[in-house]
Amino acid sequence: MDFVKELGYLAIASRMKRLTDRFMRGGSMAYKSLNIDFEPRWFTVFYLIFSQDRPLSISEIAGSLKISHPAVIQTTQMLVKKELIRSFQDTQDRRIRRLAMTPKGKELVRFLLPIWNDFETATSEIFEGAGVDMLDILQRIETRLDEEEIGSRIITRIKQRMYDAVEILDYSPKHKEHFRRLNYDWLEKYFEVEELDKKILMNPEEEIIRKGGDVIFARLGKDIVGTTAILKTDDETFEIAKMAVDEKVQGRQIGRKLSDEAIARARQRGAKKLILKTDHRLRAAVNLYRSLGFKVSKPETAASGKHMRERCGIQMKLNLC
Amino acid sequence: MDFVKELGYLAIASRMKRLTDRFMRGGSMAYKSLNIDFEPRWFTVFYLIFSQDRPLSISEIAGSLKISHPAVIQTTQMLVKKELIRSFQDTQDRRIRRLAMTPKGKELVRFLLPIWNDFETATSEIFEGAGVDMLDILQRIETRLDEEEIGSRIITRIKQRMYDAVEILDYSPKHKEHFRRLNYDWLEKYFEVEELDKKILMNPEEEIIRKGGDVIFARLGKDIVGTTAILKTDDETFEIAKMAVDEKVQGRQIGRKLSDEAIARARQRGAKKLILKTDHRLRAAVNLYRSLGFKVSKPETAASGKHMRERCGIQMKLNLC
DNA sequence: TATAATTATGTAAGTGATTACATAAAACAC
DNA sequence: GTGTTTTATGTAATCACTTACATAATTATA
Repeated sequence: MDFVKELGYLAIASRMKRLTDRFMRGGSMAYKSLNIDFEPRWFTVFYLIFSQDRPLSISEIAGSLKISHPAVIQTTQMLVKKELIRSFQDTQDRRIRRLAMTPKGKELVRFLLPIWNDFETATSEIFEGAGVDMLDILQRIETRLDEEEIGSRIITRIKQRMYDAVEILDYSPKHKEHFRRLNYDWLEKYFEVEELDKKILMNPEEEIIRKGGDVIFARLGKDIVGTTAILKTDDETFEIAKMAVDEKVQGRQIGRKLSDEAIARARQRGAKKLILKTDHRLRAAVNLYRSLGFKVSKPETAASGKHMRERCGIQMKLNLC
Repeated sequence: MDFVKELGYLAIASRMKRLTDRFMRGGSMAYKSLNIDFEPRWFTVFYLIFSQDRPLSISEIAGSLKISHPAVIQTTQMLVKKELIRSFQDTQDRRIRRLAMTPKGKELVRFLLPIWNDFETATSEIFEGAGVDMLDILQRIETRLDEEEIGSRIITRIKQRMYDAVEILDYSPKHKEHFRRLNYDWLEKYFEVEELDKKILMNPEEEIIRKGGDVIFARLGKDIVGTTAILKTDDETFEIAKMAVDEKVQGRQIGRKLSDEAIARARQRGAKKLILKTDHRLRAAVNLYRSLGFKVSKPETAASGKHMRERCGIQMKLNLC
């Protein structure tokens, strides 16, 4: 029974690791059984130093092999101890330590070259025997990963699934209390609930909807977990405000879905531009708005000055044309 | 510049390792950015425990995942600390510690299942996008390696190359001294040179060749590095004797090539069986002869008794019919 | 039914990498 | 030319394994 195999693509990294270890172990075994004092993991560093005409620095090696510089230091220390390479300070730049072959190292390379050739033949024989052009395959996979890293691909998928799970509800009087509750929760936590807030949050129908705005809710499963409003400023301008998401489910794309819906509804109502007020301390919110295309704009001193409070450090704007 | 890529199949293990690390890191990043307290390396153990109905033991897990049992112990200790699994002693066999999910663990699985599904989809998408059926490829490579491990394949090749590099020379008076020198070297080191040895080693022409035997040499590059003789015992029986290889080049398939040639020449001379005398302390020699088909036989007390000395603890025999 | 062999687990030490931080030298900016 | 930034290397701590060995419980065997 091989559970890792059964898991298929879910455990493909574990399986690839196992295979890689098998190759490394094979190389190590071959050196050992021929009584050669050499390890497969030294190969890339040693061969790189051998194959260049000029002495290389630590960071040149790390860069060429795409490994960390401490890894290079550890390997080269080993090779110096074995007297296969030697190190000396660069004459121009005294930070740099250069690494070059010793006669003993060159001697060993002469002996190992045909053996490395056998390594290569044996390896390519395995892949060719399996009907696999492994070099081409690795290249293609690496190219795909260069386009987008695996972590980012996964996160994209997870976020999409979370986004799809959020359901948008139209305003209805029976949800009115959630509008107040969700906004009170975060206002009380970060700032304070002011008179103007109270007036709007208690009477969304008169204060928002009758004035040409709208209020929407987000539902996750059975629970109302988020809300926002669009306020009509003038015929061409709407403001996104009173956005609130239940703290317990933050990060689940609820704010994004509410924002997308708010923008769509403002557009339907003929908005040419959208504004919103937030605070630079609310990093997640600012990043969300930025990712939707909002740009930070200077607050219009006359028109909105009277509304500016401590929590509205930033005003942002999105042109809808 | 990517030196590892340039090296092709020579550094394919390094390249595969780099790719594997990239996948692992991607998984880790995804968990982290979603603020989930879980590591990719726990996955196989955790999922195995989850997916079986009954509590598993350490060694069952190690066996299913083909990893060492200390690795399982370390991972499960971590999972126990996170309260995702719990462990208890088996009632039947008090050596066994069984591992089962906790409610918290089950809760986490419920949350992670769709995320793992995203992992799987994102991963398979990478391979499918690259036009690669990676599961099939890994299976094929693993099957090839099960037939013969990579280390063994490499060693086979190296030995064949070394074997081919050895050149067999017919006896000639100008090489006579090498026959003496090479045999004296090892006799003096391990045992002592006796009168009978001296007589034969000084006069191979009279003592061996005129009696229907033969002496051959092995040349590596410019140097004579090995020798052996076949002695005619009777019309049907020959003996391989005075085999010697320069200590500096032992392990380079010189003994094997000399033996192969000696067997061929005995066969040419009408031999039906071949015998040889060696010592069980000479492990490498005994293994070589055994691999050529020689079997240990009791020394014939009457015929060869007088030649038996301390260094001839084993007599071996090969039927040529 | 002692005794030996096997099995299950645990522990210690080693390996080969990493990240994070420290230090020194050089390059750059004003 | 003086202060800041960048670059090159070194060191420490950590991590995820491994191998080698130790111990305890069970099973097999004479």
